[in-house]
Amino acid sequence: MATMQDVADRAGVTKQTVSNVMGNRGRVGRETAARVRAAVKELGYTPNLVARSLATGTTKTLGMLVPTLSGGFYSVLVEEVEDVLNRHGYHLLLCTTHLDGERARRHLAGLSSRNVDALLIAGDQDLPTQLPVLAEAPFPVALCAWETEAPDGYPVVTIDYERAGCLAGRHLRELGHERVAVIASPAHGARIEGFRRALAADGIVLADDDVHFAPEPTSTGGFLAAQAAFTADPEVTALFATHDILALGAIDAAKESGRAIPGDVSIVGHDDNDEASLARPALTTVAIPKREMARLAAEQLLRILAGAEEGTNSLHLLRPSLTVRASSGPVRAAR
Amino acid sequence: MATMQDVADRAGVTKQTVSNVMGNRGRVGRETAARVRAAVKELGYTPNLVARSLATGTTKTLGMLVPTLSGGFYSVLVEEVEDVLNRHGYHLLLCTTHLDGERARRHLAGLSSRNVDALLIAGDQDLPTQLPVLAEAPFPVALCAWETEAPDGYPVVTIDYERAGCLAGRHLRELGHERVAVIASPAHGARIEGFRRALAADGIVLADDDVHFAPEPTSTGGFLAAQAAFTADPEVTALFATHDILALGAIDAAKESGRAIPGDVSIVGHDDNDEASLARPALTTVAIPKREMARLAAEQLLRILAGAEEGTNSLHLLRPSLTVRASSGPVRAAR
DNA sequence: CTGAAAGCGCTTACAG
DNA sequence: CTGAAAGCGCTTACAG
Repeated sequence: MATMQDVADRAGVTKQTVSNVMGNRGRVGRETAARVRAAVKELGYTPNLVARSLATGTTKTLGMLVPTLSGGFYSVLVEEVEDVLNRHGYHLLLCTTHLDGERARRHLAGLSSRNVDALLIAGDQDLPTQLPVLAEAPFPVALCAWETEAPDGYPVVTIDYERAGCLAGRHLRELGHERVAVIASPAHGARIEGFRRALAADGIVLADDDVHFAPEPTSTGGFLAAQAAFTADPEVTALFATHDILALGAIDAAKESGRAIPGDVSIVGHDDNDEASLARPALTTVAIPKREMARLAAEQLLRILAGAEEGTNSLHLLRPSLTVRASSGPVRAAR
Repeated sequence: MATMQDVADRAGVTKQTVSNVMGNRGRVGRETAARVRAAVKELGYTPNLVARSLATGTTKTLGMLVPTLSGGFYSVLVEEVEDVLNRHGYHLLLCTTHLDGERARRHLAGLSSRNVDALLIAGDQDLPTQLPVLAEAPFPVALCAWETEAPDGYPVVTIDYERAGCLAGRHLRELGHERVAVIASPAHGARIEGFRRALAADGIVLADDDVHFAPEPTSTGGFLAAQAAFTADPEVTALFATHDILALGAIDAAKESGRAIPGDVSIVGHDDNDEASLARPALTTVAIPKREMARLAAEQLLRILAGAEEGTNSLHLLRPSLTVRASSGPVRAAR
């Protein structure tokens, strides 16, 4: 590989001048610059970014930590972030944790040793115990898709999850549902709370017993939780699943128990991942602006790197919206 | 951040000795090593990998190029590769192309400037024109999920796609189907060819007109292509979709036209992505060992880097298998 | 406008 | 077993 010195030799200048030409920096004579550019082209010179990084302390690389790429949620966030970075000449160092705290810690150390310029963490399930470590990170860190209370000191771009739950609850109330239950993942406290609040506003009490946790975040998990819900209250007329994939399992459970959807039971999901529109009946779900969230978080980090923003400790809450499809409908007349 | 020199000063040795201790390299006295390790711990020293990279020419980073992360295919490959890398102390620089050749070219240049140790390219739809550029890459390159003829000079780990098509064809033949059609993406020539061959073995001719290309690789695309198939031959009893997501659209089209699945028409997909088992009826599909493919490709690259293997120009073909679910069944009696 | 020097933080022979 | 020197390929002040 040609080096900057090679280019300098060929152009009859010093490598410092080559550096200036490459960076459009320092004033370089037109004629000299042209000679340098010619040499660059002839030699097929391309700067060694590792060397530049060592000299500048900047790598034009952003790290991103996600729990997983399976399912239609985090993979979309990653895709969007990579798009933003690509537009700005940055690259993406992607790390998955599989909810393994030790693995997250290792990744943090690795990213730090590799001098990433910034880190974006998606999802709040990863770092229960890693926050202290994070605080010492020598680069800016932003958080997104954060449902629990956001820790202090970081820019956070996330969804108003409580409002999301609210939208689901309000929707079901407007359809006249009063016997409702929730199929949930444990981490989805805010959604559940919002849902509960929306019902409470109409005097409906969602008891703790009406929340059925799925044993795993899969359609099977949703299936089992829905069965539990049907057992607990055979007259239930609506189910809110805090996760689309759980809703898919709930649809199966409803069908298997002979319930028509939405005739006998309405089902509402959350996220509006691809699965939601592919379900049959197509799933009514709370849509959250995934891509926008990812984009905003990445752009904020980039602005901080550009020195255009301080950005510590901001909280940007994005609003969810309801996507009504075929799985929800008016409550059936009492039998 | 503490530097190696800081550690050396504190331990009363030279930084070269610290380097040796960190790398378990060179013979260092027990007592000296202990002092160094103590200093490392006290200072919270962590080596600067960028500096190390400049000195060694190795970055412990692997680049991966994929068309997209949407859908259940490439995201799984990426996840698996990251797992492998994580086990070996490597990191993943992830690039998506969105089938944009210019973007692929830029990424190639960026990865090369960043001195990734190796590159894994998934999918053959990206680099129609970039292969010459690739040939000059200063690092080993491996290919996976390659359906068209694999270019010479690279290790390739892929699926026997023709056999995959064969399995679908044979399955439908065994169920007695003779009027069949294909719903396809243009890039899936091998699958189609295999399917055709399997039918031909039983004397059934799949004409070019029996292959209906989807206008886009989505369930809507599959829906439209399936409609075209039903129009072209209302008596068709089986559909092979070269892509699960197309099959989902085909299921909708069948239902909408009043056809029962599999009573009136059987539908077989390809890939066995998550969507397949979530479909209703659950989709019979050709399962391909995605994770194994990704793992093998990544491991081969790692072996090449370790000098344990030459590895240029090998072709590793993985065998698909058929996953029978509810969307396929015996041909109905002729009306 | 251009060049000489020092430095980024490591590793790699090579002496002792 | 340990140290002094040179070098990886850039950039950053600083002179001229």
